[in-house]
Amino acid sequence: MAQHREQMAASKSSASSSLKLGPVKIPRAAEVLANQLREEIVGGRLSDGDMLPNERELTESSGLSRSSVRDALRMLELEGLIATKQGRNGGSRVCKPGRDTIVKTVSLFISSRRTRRVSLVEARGAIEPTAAMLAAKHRTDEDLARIQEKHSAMVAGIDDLDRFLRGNLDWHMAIVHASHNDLLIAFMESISHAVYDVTNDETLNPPEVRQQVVRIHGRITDAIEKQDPAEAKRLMERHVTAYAEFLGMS
Amino acid sequence: MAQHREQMAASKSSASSSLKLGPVKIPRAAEVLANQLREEIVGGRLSDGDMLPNERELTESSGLSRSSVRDALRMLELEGLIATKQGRNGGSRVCKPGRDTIVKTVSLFISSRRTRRVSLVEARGAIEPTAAMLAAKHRTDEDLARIQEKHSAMVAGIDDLDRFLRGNLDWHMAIVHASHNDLLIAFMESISHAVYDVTNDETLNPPEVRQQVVRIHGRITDAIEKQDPAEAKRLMERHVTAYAEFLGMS
DNA sequence: ACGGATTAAAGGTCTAATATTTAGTTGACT
DNA sequence: AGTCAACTAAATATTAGACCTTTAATCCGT
Repeated sequence: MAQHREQMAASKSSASSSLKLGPVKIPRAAEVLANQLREEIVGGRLSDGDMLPNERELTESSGLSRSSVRDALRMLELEGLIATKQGRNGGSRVCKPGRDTIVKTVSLFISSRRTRRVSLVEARGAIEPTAAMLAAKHRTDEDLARIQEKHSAMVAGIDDLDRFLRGNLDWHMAIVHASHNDLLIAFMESISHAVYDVTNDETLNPPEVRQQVVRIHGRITDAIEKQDPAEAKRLMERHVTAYAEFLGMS
Repeated sequence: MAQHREQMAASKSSASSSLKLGPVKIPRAAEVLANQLREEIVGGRLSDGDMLPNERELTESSGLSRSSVRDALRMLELEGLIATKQGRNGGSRVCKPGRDTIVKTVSLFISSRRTRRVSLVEARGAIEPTAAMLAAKHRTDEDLARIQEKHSAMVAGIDDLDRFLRGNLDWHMAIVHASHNDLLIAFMESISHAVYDVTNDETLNPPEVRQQVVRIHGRITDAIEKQDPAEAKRLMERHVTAYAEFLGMS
């Protein structure tokens, strides 16, 4: 049964007019099924929390083998669209993809392309000023508390490179989170680790630079506290470009 | 054979000190293999263009079944780390993940979370001014030609909403490409389609707005031609925030 | 030297059995 | 009645092996 994929050699009646057709993409069985299911999900006919039919049912209704059905489910799982649980009452439950899906993808992109330090810093320079502005606009009191807490931690750890850099990272991420923009958060989470790795070096963080960093962080924190978007943005912009230039020289 | 996953009930000698251990993640066979192979790839022991052993060989050397081996390969394929070809001399070839991998992931994220229009516009507002600045800094002559070409197309199509919006999209993407920053390009490609969809509406693009848009696009194009990064950035910033405010009112 | 048939090597698919995990159910012992 | 252990059932996870399809190389006749 199941002789799928009949490509059908399109009889010789070739009206040889200038039809140009690109390379024909031949989908695999599992892909076809995955596409259908994905369509159901993003199309809204299956919503967050709903259960998919179990594998045997899908096998029957699709006419494919269980392996192909499973392949399809694995694809959706890797895309973060379903979560599959083993055992009685297990199965595949629809869920919304989280930021971690993006983070994984972008991290792979960065590490396997050996993205240059300058590119990372440029990307950060794009995201952070806007994030700071939005944070000043939309922060809650908890957001502010978190930012201040991370700032204090960094000040306290100024003599310990590890603690300093960790605090630095946390402070920046706290601000981005306070922007309440999921896309910016996801993008920043994606690159922050790489930025951290790439600046994790004593020579890139001499004491006088750390002093400088702490001082401007303090001013940015204040701007966010006072809910002054323009000032937060301006300062953050200066901060990241200053550090970028410092890196550019070394 | 192969009785993996013995969790081993940790004898009763529970030193009940306050050790807290999170939920134990039990990996699947395919995941373990995928992790190993991924490590080989990003670790550099397998580089771009190399062939992986074929499925039967991997089955032997890993001690897993062919299905599990194939599952692992599928994961890597979905991550964009390998490309698999059928047929004699086929197999799995290592490749660097492209921007399309990021685009797919982020697009799913956006559409399945029904990301709000304002968030999209905010994210764009973060990326584009920096991209314009970098474009002014690093553009080649071909980059410039492309930007000008897209601008002309947009001017020519100003009375046709479809052509106008398409030209708009193309012009913006041309600039981002001219930044020569793969991360920014990937991020922008990821959201541009969604931004396009969300602004594809006659009422959001009345004639007087189009005129305004064309005029400022022209000035930005000129700034990039003259390689004036600060000006390009300033204008682009004004452009996107102006449009954001216009959207905010409607 | 060309072009069609053959063949070999790879991935793609199907089937069916077995293993493992998990949640509910039952039942004996408090 | 309550509780914990053993059992059972329902689902996914894994294995095994056969067969199908695609693709490139090779052979061979013209």
